[in-house]
Amino acid sequence: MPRYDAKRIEARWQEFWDEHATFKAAEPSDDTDKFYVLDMFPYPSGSGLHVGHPEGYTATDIVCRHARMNGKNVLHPMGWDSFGLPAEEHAVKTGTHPRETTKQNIETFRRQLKMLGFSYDWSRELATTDPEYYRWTQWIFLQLFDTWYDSAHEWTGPDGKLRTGKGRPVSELPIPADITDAGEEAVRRYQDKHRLAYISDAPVNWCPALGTVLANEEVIDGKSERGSHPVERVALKQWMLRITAYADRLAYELNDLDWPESIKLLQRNWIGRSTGAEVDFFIGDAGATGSVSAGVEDWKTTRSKGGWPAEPGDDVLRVYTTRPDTLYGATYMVIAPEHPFVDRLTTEEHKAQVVEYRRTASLKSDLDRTELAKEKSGVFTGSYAINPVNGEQIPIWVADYVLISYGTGAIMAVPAHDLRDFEFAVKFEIPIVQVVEPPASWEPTKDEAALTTEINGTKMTPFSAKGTAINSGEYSGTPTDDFKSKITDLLNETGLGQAAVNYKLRDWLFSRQRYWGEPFPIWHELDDAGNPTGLMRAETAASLPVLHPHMEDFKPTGTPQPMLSKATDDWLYKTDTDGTKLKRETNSMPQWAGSCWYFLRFCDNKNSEAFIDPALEKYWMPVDLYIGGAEHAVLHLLYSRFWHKVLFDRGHVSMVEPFQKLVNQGMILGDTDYNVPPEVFAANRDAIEAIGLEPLHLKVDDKEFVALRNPSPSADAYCPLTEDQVVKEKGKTILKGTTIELRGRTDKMSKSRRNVVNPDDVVRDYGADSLRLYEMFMGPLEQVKPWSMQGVEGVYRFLGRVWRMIIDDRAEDVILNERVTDAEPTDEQLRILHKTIKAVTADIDKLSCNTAISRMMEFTNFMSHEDSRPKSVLQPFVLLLSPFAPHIAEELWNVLGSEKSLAYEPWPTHDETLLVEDTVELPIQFNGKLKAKLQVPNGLNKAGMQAAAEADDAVKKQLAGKTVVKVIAVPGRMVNFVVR
RNA sequence: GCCCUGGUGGCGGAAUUGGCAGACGCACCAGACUUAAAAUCUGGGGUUCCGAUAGGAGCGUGUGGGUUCGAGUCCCACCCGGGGUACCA
Repeated sequence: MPRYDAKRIEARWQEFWDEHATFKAAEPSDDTDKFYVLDMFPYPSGSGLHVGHPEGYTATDIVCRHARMNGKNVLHPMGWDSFGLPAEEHAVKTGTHPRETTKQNIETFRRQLKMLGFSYDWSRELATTDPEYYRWTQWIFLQLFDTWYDSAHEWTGPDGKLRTGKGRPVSELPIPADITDAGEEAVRRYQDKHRLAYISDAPVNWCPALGTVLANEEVIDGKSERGSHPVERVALKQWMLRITAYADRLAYELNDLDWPESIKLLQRNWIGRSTGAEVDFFIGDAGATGSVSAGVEDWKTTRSKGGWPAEPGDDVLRVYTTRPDTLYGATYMVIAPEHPFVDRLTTEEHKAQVVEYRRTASLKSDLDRTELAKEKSGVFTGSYAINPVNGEQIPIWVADYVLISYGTGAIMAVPAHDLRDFEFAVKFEIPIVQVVEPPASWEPTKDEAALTTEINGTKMTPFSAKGTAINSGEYSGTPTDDFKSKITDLLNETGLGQAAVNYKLRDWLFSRQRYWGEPFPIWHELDDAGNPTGLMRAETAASLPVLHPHMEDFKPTGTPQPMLSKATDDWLYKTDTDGTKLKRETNSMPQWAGSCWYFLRFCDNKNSEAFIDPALEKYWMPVDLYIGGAEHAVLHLLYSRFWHKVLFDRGHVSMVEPFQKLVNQGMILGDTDYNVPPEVFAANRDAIEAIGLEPLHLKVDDKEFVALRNPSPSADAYCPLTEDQVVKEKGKTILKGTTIELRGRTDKMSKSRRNVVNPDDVVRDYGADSLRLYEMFMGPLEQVKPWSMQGVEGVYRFLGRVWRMIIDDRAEDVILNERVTDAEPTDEQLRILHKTIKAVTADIDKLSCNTAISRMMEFTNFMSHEDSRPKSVLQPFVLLLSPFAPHIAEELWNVLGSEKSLAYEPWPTHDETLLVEDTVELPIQFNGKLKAKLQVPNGLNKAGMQAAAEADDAVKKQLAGKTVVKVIAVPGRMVNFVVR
């Protein structure tokens, strides 16, 4: 019964590939080009793969299979990003160790991926939770711990251009003399302050529900990214990674990468570099006396001699501004509620108000702060500062629209030229002084216009763009850009300010309080009383990995106390060889850690001497093609680039950037066809139950609906309706017995929406080749697109046609169709074949798999009608098909007479001369409108085309009685008569 | 708000980058095979108007304008969907 039997064929070839290790990457050698193609490795969740995973995986697999046939030495690995919260949450519920859950989930994922026939080199499989893997994650952390950023260090980058700033060993950190004099302990503390991995007690995002602290990036609208739980800001000692030191290089080194411009832009915006100036405003002993003018002149004189100090000191308030040209318009200052100067600037009279304001501000979570953002709030401290350019006294306020975490946590406010300052000044009746004249053509933006206010009888509108200076003393009349550089120079000369750069990017909060993450390889020194001294010791490389302690219970502590602090004393404490008592660091690393370097380990996953062999690193890196979801466009890609640069600076890897080419696949949407509003459900309840659907009342994003599902073995999965559950009339699909029309409405696939499509179901019904083909045929890889079961049916039918084109499906055995011959191919057959080879090859290079598949459909539609189907035409076609649908292709290749797998057969090439047709259709336009088509010999020149057109009867008829003004003939395209 | 995307038949999408709009597939309709169904095969179709038919004329790529012999593609303005981000001085 040799109908196209996907199940049999796929089992056979998957076994064959396994047995022959067909896809094992070869050892490095000089005579093959390497090609490293990487998928973003998955988190092995409990619910298994969904159809979104194989989208990118199929695309990379096609590229890899194609590359092998072109003689490349391909590295195509797969692994597991297996640390993470769900396994630990499962442990809390069931008591099953996360290690067990993780192991089972990995097995499911591996089975599902193998079932899809991806050509991974499984001998390189890795899991971030494997001690032999996280041993090296801990080792890399120690490299970060042992590195400081020398921002003055100059070196030549791989592009031959001079770079400034490089990570260097802490042992090479210059120690100031007064520190050295203060003794060894002071030196160690000084070093600790400069490490790329350091401990800070800045406010952090503590999420009680998840029992952990989160990175800024994991908090969305004041709620946790995972599960949308509320997040509070609390001060805690946490590990931070100094990614901000690399901000400039992270932005600059994007330039030469073959990434989508939109992703580069996303990263650049995230880094958010801005240039401007820092300026010191004199405050003297304001707050204590309420007066500031005393001592300004002395201070200015001292400054002009001594220059700009790195630390601002107590007598000044330092601000950051991108518009130093508006200094003359600064009419007040604002410091953040958390600013260290709040207390000393607050006068007795204002104390109560300020204390109260600060208290409310600290209680506000990030969410409140965003929600209340519409209304400006703040209080006056009672103190004043001196504007350095005009000597005026301006009041200092406290307001939460200034953030402690950006710039210096203090601003000079220029209400006339900043929208936020304008709004604040209007509310608190602070003077507004215009210092920039807008260009004549200026029209207020929507935001500017919205703020327009009448003050003392004059309408005032803020203006925040560039213009010409006014009311700015001798600088009046200077254009903005010009003024900016002049005033920066002046500030620099007088020691009152300096050009400065700021980033939105913050240092990376790198510790979590969970059990199921990498333990830190760090010990804290204890004094005789058992209290931490604040000094640390790193674990030696030889003693890694630091394994997890055994734990009986995984219940969160309910406090910011880390889970690992519940470990037994023999894990927590030890006495070092010098007699110092030590306590282990009990935080663990975030899930990002393992994914920051996994692509390196794939090159050399069994090495127990080093995290990677330098020779292998040099051979395989960089990743030539990296495909994954756009949700990692910022975080994962920024973090791993950062780690890579540190490893580069420390001489452990040979390239500054790990991922040469990046492509983001678009999300696959699920059907929400069967989700109806509650009232619609109520009206049709009986009919819905009569056809056997199970109503599920759901709530997603605060919207209630009823999901109508067929009973399904897996609770999250989507089950298509059957023929007899729907009625089709006039192109509309209506649920039987109801008025519910099922239209093509789609939404993100999610557990909570119960519209997840499970690949197991698809493979069971249609086979892996059909799933792969449909994933690619749906549309462009990078685009968002909806899943359709009928679409799978379509490509399945295509494979059936391919099968019958070559195989006799009425015979008992799998034998060739009688029309498959050894005859010489006809010119037309050759032309179609070579056209297909050309198009499919070009499409794979462009990752345009959907069009490649339609080309092969066209070939099949043509060849199925040929009475004689020469093997010499079918064989190359099967090779073309093989990257897309490898199982059926191997089977057909085999039946067409080859013993070996086709995995390393040379990729077919096309012969341009065979593509030429004898006659072509020539479109004839009149004034650009198509009026006729005629058959003409191929290769006519302009004159020939015109002559052929003019000789045609239909054209003659059109031309009759008209004057030809001009004739445009484009060889191979068309002829256009411009007539009157 | 700002930034990034996208908008083409009933649906998913093609269109060599300024040159025949709708490839390929789905769904739909009709026919063949069949006792029948499934499967398979064959054919059909953007739309409006004229015509009995053959055929012909007009309009069509979110909207309005522009450039051009010629625009889905380029330019200007706007509308709508999706994603990201949000007091970053």
